[in-house]
Parts: sequence; structure tokens; C-alpha cells
Amino acid sequence: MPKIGMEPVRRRALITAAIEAIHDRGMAGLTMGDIAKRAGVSSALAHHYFGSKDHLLIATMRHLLDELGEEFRRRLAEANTPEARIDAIIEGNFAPCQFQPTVISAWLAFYMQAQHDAEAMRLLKVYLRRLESNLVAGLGAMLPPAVARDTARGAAAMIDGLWLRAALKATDVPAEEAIRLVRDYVSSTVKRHA
Amino acid sequence: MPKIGMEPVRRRALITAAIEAIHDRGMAGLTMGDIAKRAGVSSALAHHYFGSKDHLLIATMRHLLDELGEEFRRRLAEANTPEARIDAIIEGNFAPCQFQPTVISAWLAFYMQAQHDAEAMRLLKVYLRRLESNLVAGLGAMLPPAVARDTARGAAAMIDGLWLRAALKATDVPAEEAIRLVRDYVSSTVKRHA
DNA sequence: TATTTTTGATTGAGCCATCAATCAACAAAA
DNA sequence: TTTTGTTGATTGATGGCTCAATCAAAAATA
Repeated sequence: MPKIGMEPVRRRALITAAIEAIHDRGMAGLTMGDIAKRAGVSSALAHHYFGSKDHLLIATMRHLLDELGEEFRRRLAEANTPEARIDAIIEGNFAPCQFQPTVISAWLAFYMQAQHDAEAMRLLKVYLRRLESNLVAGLGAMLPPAVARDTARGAAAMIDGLWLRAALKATDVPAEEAIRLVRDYVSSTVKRHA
Repeated sequence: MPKIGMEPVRRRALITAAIEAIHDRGMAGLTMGDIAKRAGVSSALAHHYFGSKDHLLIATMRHLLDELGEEFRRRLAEANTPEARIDAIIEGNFAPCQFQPTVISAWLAFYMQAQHDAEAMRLLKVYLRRLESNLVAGLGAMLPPAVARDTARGAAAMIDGLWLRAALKATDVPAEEAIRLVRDYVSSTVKRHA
């Protein structure tokens, strides 16, 4: 019973399916057929909407960026003090909808892809710059510029590292603990320079 | 002009070639033919020595682990104080031979592979545990147990995150700066608890 | 309202290229 | 001549992508 206006629904479903497929097949074993099957459609339809596997992947990455960006926007809108803004960024990174095995795997794949795909690299830099500038903006109000930049880099690195580790569940570090670790790092640096 | 005793030479060359191929083709575009060509041999020879693509990949991962382990061993052998041991671990992670785009890409691929490959996961856990226990061992002499564990996790995460960022050269963070960031984090935590 | 036309949604079948893996054969050292 | 090193040719399977055809809803027309 095909209805009209299916395009956005299918695009969404295929992107979600791609994220899942990346998670449990890996980039090497990723096929359009598998993705399409997970989305409940034929592989031909996936090609119809995205043109090619590469395009679907790029769209998936863009989706990840958008979701995370939206998460930040929501939280930053309610943060009034510099401290609250820092917390918003830290907690945004570990929000339940982001801090999931499938999503983390997809981000990992994204990082890999960026090494040999110019568009992926471009998108990734958007994320990196946004994260760092958000952190610097918050920290700038509490620390000397040089220290603020260092701390932003350290915190950003710690966040990414905690993501990486969460991907494997090798050492089970739940979101709350991750948040606490980054927060402690930042707040102790701020206190030291008070 | 085939000589005798080629096996270790070929194995080495193929593994290095695999690391390079992963870096600039990605896991998706990785082929035995490409790897073999980079190593200057036929793809048949790669199969002859490794049996299969999977085996070659596992051997490559094992090689990465061995190299890093050796780096640690060398540095830890000359470290007498707890402080020196911490430094040895931090600096070992950013040693020139480790902190290279190709090697970092391979580690990234390794992380991804671990999500759906049991052997890769097993190997990766070896690395994670070794890093964390080395850090905890050094920090235990200077900090209360709970704080030592947290700091070890924070430092380990920061190290991995700095690696991740170095992979892209998006935000150019040279080794010395990375080392300084992690060291500052650890030393300021130690001072705070002195 | 009934009928025709149009159009978006969808797929099965299949082409074509690629690639992992195998094999038979050959060259050089021992 | 046995062993080790090596390759080109081959194959079987797989997967990206195309295409012609179908189907059902919407729009247009009578």
C-alpha cells in the first residue's frame, strides 16, 4: 500500500539502518543490500533515493553531525552562566541518544572515512571546530586565553577518548562517570587558576 | 632472484603495506592485491604466507600491539621512580614511530574491527588493560586508590583522544604538546592530593 | 461521480566489475 | 632433486548499480 510522501521516511530509515549496519558488520562488510534489508526495502530503492553507497554514507555522517548539533543547541539555550555552558557541552556529548554503541561505531567509521574522503574530512572538521570553540568560549570567561585553549583541547580529547572506550565496552565506563571525569578535569584546572 | 629466508622479510613488508593501505584506502577499499603491490609481491604470495585476508589483518594488529609493547618495555626499563614510570607511559604512546598517520589509522581500524571480530576484541583488551594497569601502578604510589583509578582512566582517555585528533591533522597537535597536556593533567591531580 | 491519466514508490532480475582464494608451474638455492 | 619462493592464470562469489516493469494513490477530465 504505497502512499505519497514516502521519501523522507525512507531516507530516515535507510540512514538509521546504515548506522546499525556499520555497527555490526563494520565498514568492510557493509553492503547496500544489508542496509536496505534492515530498512525493510529493496537495495534498488536505496539507490533510487541516495544515488550511490558513498552518497548514503555522506548523508549518514551529515545526520550524525546534525543530531549532535541539535543536542548542543538545546542544552546551550538553557545555559546562562559560563559554568553551565561548559556543563552543557560535556553533558551533550554523553547524552543518551548520542552515547550509544551503534552511534559511537558510526562516528568511529566517520573518523576513518575522513582520512581518505575529502567530504568526510570537511564535515568532521566542522564538528571538531565547533566543539573546541564552544569549550574555549566557556572557559575564556574563567581562564587566561592560553590556559583556556589548552584546557579546551585536553577536555575535547578526553571526551573523544571516553567515547572510543565506550565503543567497546571493554572497560565499562557509564555516561555519568565519563561526565564526572571530564568535569573534574575542567573544574580542577579552573580552581588552580582562580 | 629469489633468495632463501625470505619469509620474515615478506611478512614484515606485507604487514607494513597493510598498515599503509588501511591508511589511504580505508577498510572498505582494502584489497589483497593492493597490499601485495605495495609490498612489491603478488597477491598469491600474500595468501601463501598469511592464508587469508583475515589472518593478515590479525597479524597486522598483533604487530601494532607488539611494537607499542616493546616501546613501553624499553622506556619502563630505564624508569626508576613512579614519576618516571608515568612519564615513560605517556611518552611511549607518543613516540615518533607510533605517533604516525598510517599507524594511527591502523589503530582506528583495529578499534572498529574489534566491534564484530572476537579475536580483535581480545587483542584490544590486552592493550587497554596493560595501559590502565601501568598507569594505576605508577599513580598508586602517589594517590589514594580511588583517585589513582580515576586519573588513570582520565589520562588513558585523553591519550586516546589526542591520538584520534592527530589522525586527521585537522587540529595540528604535535607530540610535544600532547605529552604536555597529559602530563599537566596528571601532575596537577597529584599536586591537588599532596 | 465515474473514468482516465499521471506520477511517485517500489522491486526482481541481471549486467559488470572486482576480489579473495586456488592451483599449476617455474626458478633458484640447498 | 628436494625444498623454498614466487607468480600468472583462473574461478567462484559477491556486490554496486541499472533498468524495465508494476502498482497504487492522486489529479485531471468528462
